[in-house]
Amino acid sequence: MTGRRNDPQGLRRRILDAAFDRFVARGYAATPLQDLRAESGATGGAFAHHFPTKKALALAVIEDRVAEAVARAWIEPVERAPTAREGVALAFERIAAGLEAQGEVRGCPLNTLALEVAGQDAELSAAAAALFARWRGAIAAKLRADLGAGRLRPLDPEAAAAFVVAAYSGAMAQARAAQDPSLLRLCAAETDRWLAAGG
Amino acid sequence: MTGRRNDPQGLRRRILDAAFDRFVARGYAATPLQDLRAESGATGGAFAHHFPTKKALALAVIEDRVAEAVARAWIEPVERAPTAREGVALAFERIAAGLEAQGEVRGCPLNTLALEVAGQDAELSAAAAALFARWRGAIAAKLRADLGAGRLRPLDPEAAAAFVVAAYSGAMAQARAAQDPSLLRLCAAETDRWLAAGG
DNA sequence: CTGGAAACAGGACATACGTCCTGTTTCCAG
DNA sequence: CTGGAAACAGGACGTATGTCCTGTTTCCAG
Repeated sequence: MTGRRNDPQGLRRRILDAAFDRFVARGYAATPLQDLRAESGATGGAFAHHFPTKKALALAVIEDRVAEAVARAWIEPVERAPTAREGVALAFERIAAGLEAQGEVRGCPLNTLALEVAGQDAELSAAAAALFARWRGAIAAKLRADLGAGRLRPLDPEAAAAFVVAAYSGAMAQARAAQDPSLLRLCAAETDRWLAAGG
Repeated sequence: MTGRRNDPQGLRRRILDAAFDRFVARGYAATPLQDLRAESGATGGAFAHHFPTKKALALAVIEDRVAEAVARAWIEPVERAPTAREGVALAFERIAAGLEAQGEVRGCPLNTLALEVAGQDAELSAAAAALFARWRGAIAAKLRADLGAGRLRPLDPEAAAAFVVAAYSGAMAQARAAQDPSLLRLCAAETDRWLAAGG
């Protein structure tokens, strides 16, 4: 007797949006599904239909939303930039500007979720590890291209890519704890200096 | 009618040991107090007497155990080393060797707890931020001493200290997600190369 | 010796949480 | 038109969890 409309894709999207937001902001274990139901407007039955368990939801959040966040913030800028150094600098710059624009410092979604999930579930941990690897892979590929074109001092692309990801993730962790975006700026500058050295 | 002995310090220590272990391994929110009671041998009454709330326990874990872990693993090696570069290399080396000795890769306790707690409670987050600051401060002080003695290329000690902490924290996050200690080795080598550059 | 505070025992209690179940509505293939 | 699967509604159910409460024991100051 009502004008209900089935919108499975839309509801799934709203649930994932709410879950991504809360999981990153408050944590996976600390977020009750009830909050996500309220925020996404999903009833218990609809929620369970799309995500039978909380773990299934977390997996979808990692593989859909977190993967997309890493791609937009890091992989695309790096791949489109003329050099790895410029791509890394651009990614840092955009994120730092975003932090300064809004009041609070949210952490790197992947780092935040990966660390919490690592000790709880092997499958979720593997999904996070795969995203880290893809992230490193994009940077390493760009570094290899720079090396081949003679635009870069000799270095191990894999190690350097891991180092860039580490510097960023660790800088965001400190910036979030202190709620101070300037720590990200400092580490961005040092990363650039390190990439430029001897080049 | 029993040989019970009051041992407040000992019981407190056992509770903190168990809490530190579980909080770092499985997370703060995901660890039920019942597990800690069982592991420490504390009854409900004794547990509540020492730590009225879970948050009070977390605060004590951060300020007692996590602070001590950071001091032993990083602050002491850096302060005692002849130069900051050697201190940083020693800290990396010891931790990497420890990871390779045992099968599993546990994350950096401070980084793990700080990221989870950041979105849940301001007081806990501030305690974690204070530890990060103390950690950076020790490295920055050593770098300043090196600069004063002309043993180091010109750099900003605060920025460089934040960069070292970031590189380590981020490397451990990746190593934990992938359960692969080699990522820590790679980042340790790059950190050393960066510190040595131009020196 | 003794009183009182600290330390500990053991469990109750309310609630919050994830999951599941039954029934209803929407939607599209045939 | 229609049957059936998918999508959704609404809530029950069992359990896990943090906190609190009452009573008992230990320990030391006075």
